[in-house]
Amino acid sequence: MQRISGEISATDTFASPCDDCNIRDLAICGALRADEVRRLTAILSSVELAAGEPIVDEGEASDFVYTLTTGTIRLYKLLADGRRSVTGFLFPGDFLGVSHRDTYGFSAEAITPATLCQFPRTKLEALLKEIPTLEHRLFARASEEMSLMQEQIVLLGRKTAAERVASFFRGLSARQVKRYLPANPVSVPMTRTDIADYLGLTTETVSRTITQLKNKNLISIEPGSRIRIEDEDLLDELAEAL
Amino acid sequence: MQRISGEISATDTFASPCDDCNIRDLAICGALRADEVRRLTAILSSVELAAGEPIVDEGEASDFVYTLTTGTIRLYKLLADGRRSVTGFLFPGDFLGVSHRDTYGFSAEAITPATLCQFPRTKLEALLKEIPTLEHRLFARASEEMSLMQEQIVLLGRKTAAERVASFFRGLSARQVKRYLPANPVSVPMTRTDIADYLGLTTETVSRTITQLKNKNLISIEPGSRIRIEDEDLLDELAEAL
DNA sequence: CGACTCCTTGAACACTATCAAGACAGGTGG
DNA sequence: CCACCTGTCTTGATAGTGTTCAAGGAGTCG
Repeated sequence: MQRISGEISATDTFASPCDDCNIRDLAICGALRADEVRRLTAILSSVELAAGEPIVDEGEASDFVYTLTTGTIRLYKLLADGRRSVTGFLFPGDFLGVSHRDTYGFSAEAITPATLCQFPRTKLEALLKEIPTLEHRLFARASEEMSLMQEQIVLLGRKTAAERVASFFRGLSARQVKRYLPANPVSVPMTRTDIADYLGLTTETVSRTITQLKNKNLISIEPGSRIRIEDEDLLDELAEAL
Repeated sequence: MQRISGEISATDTFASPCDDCNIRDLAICGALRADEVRRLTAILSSVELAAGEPIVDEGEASDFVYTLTTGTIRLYKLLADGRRSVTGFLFPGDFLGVSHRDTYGFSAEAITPATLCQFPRTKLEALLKEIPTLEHRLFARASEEMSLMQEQIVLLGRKTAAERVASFFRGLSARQVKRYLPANPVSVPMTRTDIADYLGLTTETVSRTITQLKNKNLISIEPGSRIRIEDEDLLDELAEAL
């Protein structure tokens, strides 16, 4: 089911790079020269996934780096007895597998149908050496991600169930804003179980907590897996415990 | 009490850089040319801290990047009501404040007396632009750190108290090995409260759990804040749940 | 419309937190 | 050198938040 198109040939014009991947929209390309963008375009191919399909497996050789174009992806790690920890969700524009390790440190699956750009690691790394700006930008992205991971560590280590769920919706909303989408009807494509494994809770507790937030009129449920933040201030207060 | 020596002048010989910071030992310097090491040395100064002293505060302008030379440091974030989450511990060779954000995302305090190398961020960033190898190495370090953070997320999200404590000691031991120290008598300079805030538990639970591990003869306590791993296999099994 | 998965709700339980107090250092000063 | 003092650590009893087990309801897709 995983459809990989042939490598997209570098186009002659700066104006029309990879259609599927829309590489010029990627934040990393901001300050690149036309020929640099062309070289980046030359090494990528496009991958399409159905909902639920795996992309990478923990421990597998990290031969590719990806950027997500459309859809949502979950990253997770498993314990031996099957306990799952969702370490993050990816949205369009996010990177997957950028690391200096030779195996992936987590597994990734598509939550919704998804489209990705695939870069062979060796070729990308060769390019990084020639275009330091590119590595600088990837590093900047990694720094942001590390900030988010630290927030998540605080959430998992010290927040209550209600605070976790509130933080979660607040975070989803903030990420929509970063993608120039409206802050408020928050799209929640992942299941309660995904959310639970992300927040260190059980499905039941997530469900109960959402009900509570609903009853307090902090949020409301809208059709199409969306939730609306009804009282942003109160939700923020609950999320941050500030 | 924070003693900052004047900037160490670049030495003429490759053989004698900053005495306090021993910069050539830093992993980042591995593939640098002599003149590059000299330029790095030229911008650093040395900082000494007493036990308990703060180094950086969350939210503060991130004007400096540090590397730890001697001692142990705790990184933490606070919630509004005082709940604390220790996001990590630093040991000699580790970096502090490497990020592309303009404020620190966490606070840092010395656990033991400590010595650090201080790099002014602006100067370091200028140097990074000129020496891409350096940025590459910092990025590689950041990647390792991200792996550790993901492990910590699994720990906080899905492991039991016993598994957390076992993982903690296992981790401390592994970090000693990375620093070319013996794996086994594990030095534990941090308090039970530090450990608790790091593992998402309370002091009491950490204490009780350590007692249990001791009673099961998985570990034993040695004088001088050291613990000895008596049964590495069983401890690993418990830690990883593998 | 039926089968599936996902979600919600209920009741009992368990793990860890909380509250409380005593034990054990480690450092200081007499 | 010893007694004291303070902070840290350990241990006990109780309570609470979230889990577990169980079942019914809602939404979705053939």
